[in-house]
Amino acid sequence: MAKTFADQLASRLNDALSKTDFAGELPEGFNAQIDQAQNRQFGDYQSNAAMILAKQLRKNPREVAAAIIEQFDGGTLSEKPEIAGPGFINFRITQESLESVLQSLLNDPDQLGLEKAAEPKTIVADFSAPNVAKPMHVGHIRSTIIGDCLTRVAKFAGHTVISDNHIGDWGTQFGMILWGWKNLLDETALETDPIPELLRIYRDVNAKTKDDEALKEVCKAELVKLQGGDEENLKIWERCIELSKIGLQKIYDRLDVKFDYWLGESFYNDQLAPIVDELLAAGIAEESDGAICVFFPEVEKLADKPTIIRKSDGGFLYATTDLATIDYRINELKADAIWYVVGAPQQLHFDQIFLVSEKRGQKAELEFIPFGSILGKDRKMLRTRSGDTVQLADVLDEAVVRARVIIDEKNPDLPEEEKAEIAEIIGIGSVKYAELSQYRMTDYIFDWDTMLALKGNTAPYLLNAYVRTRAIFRKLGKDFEPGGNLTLTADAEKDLILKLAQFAEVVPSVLNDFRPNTLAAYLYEVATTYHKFWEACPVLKEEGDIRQTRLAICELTGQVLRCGLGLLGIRTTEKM
RNA sequence: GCACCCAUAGUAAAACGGAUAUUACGUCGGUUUCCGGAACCGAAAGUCCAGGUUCGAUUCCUGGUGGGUGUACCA
Repeated sequence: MAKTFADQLASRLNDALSKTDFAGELPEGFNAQIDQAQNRQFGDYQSNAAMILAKQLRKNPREVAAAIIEQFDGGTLSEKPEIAGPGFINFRITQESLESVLQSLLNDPDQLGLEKAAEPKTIVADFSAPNVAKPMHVGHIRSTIIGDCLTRVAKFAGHTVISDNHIGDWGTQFGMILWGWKNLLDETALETDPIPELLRIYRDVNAKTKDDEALKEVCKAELVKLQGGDEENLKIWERCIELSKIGLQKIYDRLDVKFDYWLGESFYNDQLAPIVDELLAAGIAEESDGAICVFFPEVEKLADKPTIIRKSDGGFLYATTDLATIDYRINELKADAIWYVVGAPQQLHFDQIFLVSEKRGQKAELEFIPFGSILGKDRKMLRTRSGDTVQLADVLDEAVVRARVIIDEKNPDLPEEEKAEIAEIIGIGSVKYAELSQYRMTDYIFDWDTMLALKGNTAPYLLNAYVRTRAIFRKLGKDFEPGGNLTLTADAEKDLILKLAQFAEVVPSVLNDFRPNTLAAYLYEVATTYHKFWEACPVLKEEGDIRQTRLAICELTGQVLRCGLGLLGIRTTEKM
């Protein structure tokens, strides 16, 4: 598959630069960049190289641009570039190139022009990571959906990605749950629906301990017994994990999220003491006030922010577990990179953990991929403990119900089974799209109508564009068949093909800064451009090459939308 | 106290130094002899404040203001 338009233009632009009079005066390693034009009136692509160079060369930027253009050989790729404004160089892709890219993308249905990574990495993606014995609430949606999307994109780009659900199965909450299980458990409730019952226990005990110091101690003792290997407590614990996993799996199935591993905190229990010993022996950790800490005197901001890896009572903390987890991922899973899709409040913790890893000489690329908080109406973070949060399962149910209402209205004659399936796709897709289409650091206040919107820049808009591509072929009575002489006759066709060709430019950029919203925005533009094409260019009414060309465009649009939505984790439907 | 994140039309968001700041919801007004109108076309409305760097700043830097979060034995 050929390079993208941007790559080809950049290479030709740099060739041109090397032929100019001032080629010898360019800064060391200067590489001119090509960007997609922000405003189509200026062309398809643009470069600001002339303006950047003008200063160093002490020349007028427009003169620099003119000198570059003088040497620029667009070949069959682009028209003669134009100078505009303060010194932008604007490029327009030729019709010939657009026709040929349409053909070559149709010949490449698996990758749609995207080249696999030259140096594939093994990446462990750590996301979702709910605590067991509690249902997932809306707050878990961001990690789960963003992590899943990044996993899909990285795989598509050719990397090996191992998804690992690092569940919280060994926290202090088990002290309360154990006591609650023994004293407050309603067996029948547990039989019918275990997770809510476990949550009820947890909340009840949590409330009781608020003003009962003695009970707090009793719970602590239960936890110590568990950690000491007490048989009865271990049994209860195992049962809790088992029940919780079943409940969690239901949600993941609906979300179409898959994990290669579920290596929770408890998996690393045996590794904690050895790590502390190792760090002490290496002089990385030291004792302070009875606790074992790692200090970071070399980092000014962390001068008074040590991380504690063993408490003065001998217990370990989540920092210890995270260090053991890094070991396992590097040594056993052979990770070149580890991605943590975790809430922004944990920034400091991961800064510290990563520094410790560095001190230990570990080389893996550790990426903290934070996201903003979902807030309650009071503008404070949602907390499970307080008990007033919205459960994720309820959000998904409501999303599907709302989608169903519209399907009944728009398409009442579909069979019941199909309606249910489509409602699921649209409902879940809408929730995912709402999350992925905004910048991950943005905090937002949870709101049913925003999260479950079905109008505007939402999943149904994109799905409808896909459905339209399929409707054409349904009407035609057969699938797309290659052939004919592809010729473009309308601007709407050219706009759309350019957009489709940019799929291979956009997808890799998602991983530059871990921003699924760039892909979501791109797909929205594809859908908009297709809807405009639809208005301007009848397909089945035409004949010969024009009809064949437009069928090809519909086919390719469908493929890009299906593939792109797939990367977001959103399934497509033929009818809606 | 210190640190991190955020601040964009009435509302919710986008723009990882570029041209006239881009969308959606809502408001107002149009489009259907035509392949799915869950569509298309049009209008009004905006970058927290004060400096700085730059040919060019929503974007980078400094200082404010406002909100969120974290900060030695929870995860």
